[in-house]
Amino acid sequence: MIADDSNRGGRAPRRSRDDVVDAALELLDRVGLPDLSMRRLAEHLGVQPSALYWHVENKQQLLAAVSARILRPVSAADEAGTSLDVAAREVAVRLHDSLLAYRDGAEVVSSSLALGLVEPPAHAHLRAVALERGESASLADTIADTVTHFVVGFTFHQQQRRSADAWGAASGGVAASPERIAAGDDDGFTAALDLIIAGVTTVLAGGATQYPEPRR
Amino acid sequence: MIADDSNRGGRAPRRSRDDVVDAALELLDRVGLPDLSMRRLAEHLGVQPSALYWHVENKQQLLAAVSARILRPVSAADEAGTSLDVAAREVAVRLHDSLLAYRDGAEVVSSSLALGLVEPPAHAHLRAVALERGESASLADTIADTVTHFVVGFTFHQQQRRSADAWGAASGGVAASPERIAAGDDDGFTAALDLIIAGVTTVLAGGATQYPEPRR
DNA sequence: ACCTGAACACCGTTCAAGT
DNA sequence: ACCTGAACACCGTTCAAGT
Repeated sequence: MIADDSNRGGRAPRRSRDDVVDAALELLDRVGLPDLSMRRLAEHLGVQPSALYWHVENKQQLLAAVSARILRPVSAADEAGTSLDVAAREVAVRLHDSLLAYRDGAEVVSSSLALGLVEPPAHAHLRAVALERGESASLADTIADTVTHFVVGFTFHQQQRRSADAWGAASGGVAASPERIAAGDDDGFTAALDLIIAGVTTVLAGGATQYPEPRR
Repeated sequence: MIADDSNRGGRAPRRSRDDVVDAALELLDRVGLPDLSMRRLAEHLGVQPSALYWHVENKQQLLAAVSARILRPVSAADEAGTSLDVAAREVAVRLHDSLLAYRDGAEVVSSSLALGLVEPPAHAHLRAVALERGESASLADTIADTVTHFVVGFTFHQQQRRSADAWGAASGGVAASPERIAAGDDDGFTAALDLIIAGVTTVLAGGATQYPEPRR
């Protein structure tokens, strides 16, 4: 039974789970996380709110799926053959770019990550590089966690400040420091990242407090 | 709830803004952020929801005040006379402890920070140490930002995983990695922090990407 | 100065019932 | 298999009015 018949005779189009996630990502980028409600999403899809719950368990799982979409480019490329510190920097930069690619991307990913509903990006990738290089997997995990938390936290802050600036510097805030706000718009991200990568390099060279194995 | 006796003649007790923030912090610790609503808080205070808006501009500002309370111990102690890297580690540890001291503390602080409604802790402190040591203020800022974002991000994740574990490992999650979950319960925090501090130390020694200056 | 009462414009989610 | 309709149990916030 169920012989194909996707939309015979011009009936209302049926949606897949993927369509719902696509629509959610698009709506997120347009209206921002605070205004991304299940009801608005339903309206956007031309459907009753309750219909969404056929495709998706609940809002958090939907946001997790959206997060996975946002993070897709991070786990993509890897040439292998690089050292762990170089790989870590590349992952960090890709993660940063991916989070910035959608409105409130960092916040969405941050909470899915915290809830354990998406795999930390880079984790598997860096582990592979570590193996190749004869470094321990737990060192790779430490590096991956450090980079992930730093980048997500930093980008979250960055993104929020941008939308605050866009909306106009309004009531009661501590006031976004009036240095440059639209120059290269890096906000010190690369400086901070350099710091972390310097740590990775140092540790890899055997200069840390507690990583006894210099090489093997 | 509120002990104080400014209540002569048995009239209904009046609340100050501080009372409201106190109650919010207490309720946060008891029920968690998702269940901390203005209506529940009002009930907790024996007051109509609308009454809260006399004391507080809105929910976000209330949470900012709660965040400032949580962060108070971080900016407290400073002995001076330490190097920047040692100071950075101490700040990181105090921040970590303070965030863990209240349920969902990291999440609350994270969003207040991102919205620019609280000053980043440590910022001023580390700047002072930098001046004392003849380091640049912008280096101190970079260090402060790096440490802050890392610690807040990491602790957020840590705290969320704890309450997930407490509630029982339920439906659909990626599954909290089944290593140890109740050992020292450090989750790699100190290992990651070591990495960052190694970066700070390296940069202070002039050993960043360019290696010209061995010391100063 | 501090609070009530009532309302406005929303939420996420469930569930029987339809096709 | 996919969706509607209606309901449940909530939200944050505003504002006139009371004391």
